[in-house]
Amino acid sequence: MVTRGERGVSPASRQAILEAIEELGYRPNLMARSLVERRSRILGVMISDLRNPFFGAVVAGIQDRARELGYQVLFNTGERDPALEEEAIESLLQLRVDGLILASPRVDDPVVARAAAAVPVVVLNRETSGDDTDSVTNDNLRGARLAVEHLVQLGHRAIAFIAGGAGAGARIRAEGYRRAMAALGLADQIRVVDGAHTEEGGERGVRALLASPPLPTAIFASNDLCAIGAMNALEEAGLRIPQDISLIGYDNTSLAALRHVSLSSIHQAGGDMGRSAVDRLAERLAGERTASRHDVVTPSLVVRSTSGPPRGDGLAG
Amino acid sequence: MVTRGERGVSPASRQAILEAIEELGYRPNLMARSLVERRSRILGVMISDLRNPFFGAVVAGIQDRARELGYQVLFNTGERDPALEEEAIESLLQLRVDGLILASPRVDDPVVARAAAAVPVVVLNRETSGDDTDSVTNDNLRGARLAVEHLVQLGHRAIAFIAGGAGAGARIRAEGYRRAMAALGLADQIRVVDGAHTEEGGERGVRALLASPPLPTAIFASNDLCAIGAMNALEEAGLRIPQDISLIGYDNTSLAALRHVSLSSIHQAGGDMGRSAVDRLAERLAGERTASRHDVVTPSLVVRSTSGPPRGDGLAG
DNA sequence: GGTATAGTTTGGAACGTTCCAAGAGGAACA
DNA sequence: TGTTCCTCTTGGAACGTTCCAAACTATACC
Repeated sequence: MVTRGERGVSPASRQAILEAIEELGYRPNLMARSLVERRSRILGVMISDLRNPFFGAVVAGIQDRARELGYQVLFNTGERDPALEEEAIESLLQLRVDGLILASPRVDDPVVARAAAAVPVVVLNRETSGDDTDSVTNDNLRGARLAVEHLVQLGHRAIAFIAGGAGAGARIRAEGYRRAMAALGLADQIRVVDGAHTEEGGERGVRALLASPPLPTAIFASNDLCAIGAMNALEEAGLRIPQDISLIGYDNTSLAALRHVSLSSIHQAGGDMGRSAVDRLAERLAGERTASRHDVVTPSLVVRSTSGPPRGDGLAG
Repeated sequence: MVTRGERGVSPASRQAILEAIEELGYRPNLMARSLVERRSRILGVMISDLRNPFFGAVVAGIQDRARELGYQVLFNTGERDPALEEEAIESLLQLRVDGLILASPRVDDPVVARAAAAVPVVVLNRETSGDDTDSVTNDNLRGARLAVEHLVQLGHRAIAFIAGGAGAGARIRAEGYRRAMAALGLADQIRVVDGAHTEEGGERGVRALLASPPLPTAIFASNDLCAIGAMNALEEAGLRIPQDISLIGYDNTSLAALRHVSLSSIHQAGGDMGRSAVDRLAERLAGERTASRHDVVTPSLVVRSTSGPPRGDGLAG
């Protein structure tokens, strides 16, 4: 009625109502409205890890685009725990969000499928098997190849990879690393150590590398946070970057761009991915599309100060 | 009824209902429930700036505590624009959140008061004039004094301050800087330049300092982001930190802790502040308290690598 | 003045819950 | 067998909206 600026109300009563609204401090109840309209204009977002600045960019993109389209955004986090993630998704669904964005979810496929049965779902940064959901991912294979090729061009051959555990895209990045190494004739140099998409994971990875020489001349870490952890551990061990060892991350977060970190990294546009996810949801909500769509954004290489030519090799032993 | 595990239902029909729920994929509608219960169990959070990692910690604390207490959290951001912030707050209110947390809001006091008329409001990181809201702040005066005292103890006298503009606590930090300088007999050394709580703001501040010599021997930046911007600009100008100039920030964000940034900073516990804010809201929602409460957390000094003794002074000119 | 016609107002029903009162069964007891 | 008491089930009202149909009120035209 009046609050929505509709026609079919006389100017006089519109005026009267507006005054009453003002006087009584009336505020429309969106829950009641959603109940009868059977849509909430709320988009739910489940973020697996809020501490990773990559998701900061994603969230900003989502917010931004959602605002433009007139949607509210409801965030929930899973703190990298599948059980909590599932809970978070269920809460969002019970709140009757119109659509769901899952940013790097770690829940099992059936959980995603169950959510998708209720509302449109866009999965960010994870390959999805089912075709009932849309996805926006980064070409992790290609990104990993870019990283390896960059290091090889600098002259490296002994390039190790610190894996990202259950992190988003981690498995594929590892696969990309392996393939790129093999394609460049370095299959015998492949070396993958355990890590995680956290600083701690990077530190752990480097400790593993230091524990069993020879030390590689370059390290490719599964994401920036992990790379920064690796940086810490390398420096602690008295190694200079990039003189003694080169390092490259993935995500090109704001962290990597800090002048004092200046980490070479693979750029993936988190903000754009967030915006795209909202667009995919909006299309489905408008009924413009029913077939699933899988967007793949192309990563690019950003060279900064942590990658350089390999050392002469006094350290190899 | 059954979904809430209540008594007063026979085991047989409970079983039958449970089966039907499973079969039909029934999911309770929280909007309908909220409508009749006249409470949503949702806490609204308005974050002024998502890009500042300090708020990452705050949000994590809020989420964490809210989950423990059985609340959902609905986030919205204002992107540091008062008009957008007001809009974000209004949306949250229309959604009938049970309580509202405003993290470093930039809206005018009347806007806060109007929100507080509808639901309990906790303001984070900003001094509030009205006594209809609770607040959780950091003792910015004391924090600023800690920073200044630390630099003075190192031997500095020419200590400049890069202001935080309209940022949270910025005005008070500037005041704290002034008072501490005066108290230490350095009133004639007080020097405040314009900046902002962003990297760009820090760069701007340093450019202003470089433009009108003599260069101070130390800089206190209004927050970490600002300090990092200052770091970038100083290094660009060929100055070494801390040999040529010392630098200290505020917030002790995860950024400052990065080994490669290693910024001395004033610690304020964002996570704890977030948790406290949720507790204040919960108290009011439980009707345990009606008088307003203003918590002040005590900041502490964290010394890292960006602060050291002043240069001999070949640069003073 | 009557009648069509548009514009406006009014009154339900519906959305999916919760909560309460009233009704329906049984078991225990005299 | 009837009474009482208890447990469980059933039925409605309410929450604050939207949407639709029906009733009302001017206005214009013949």
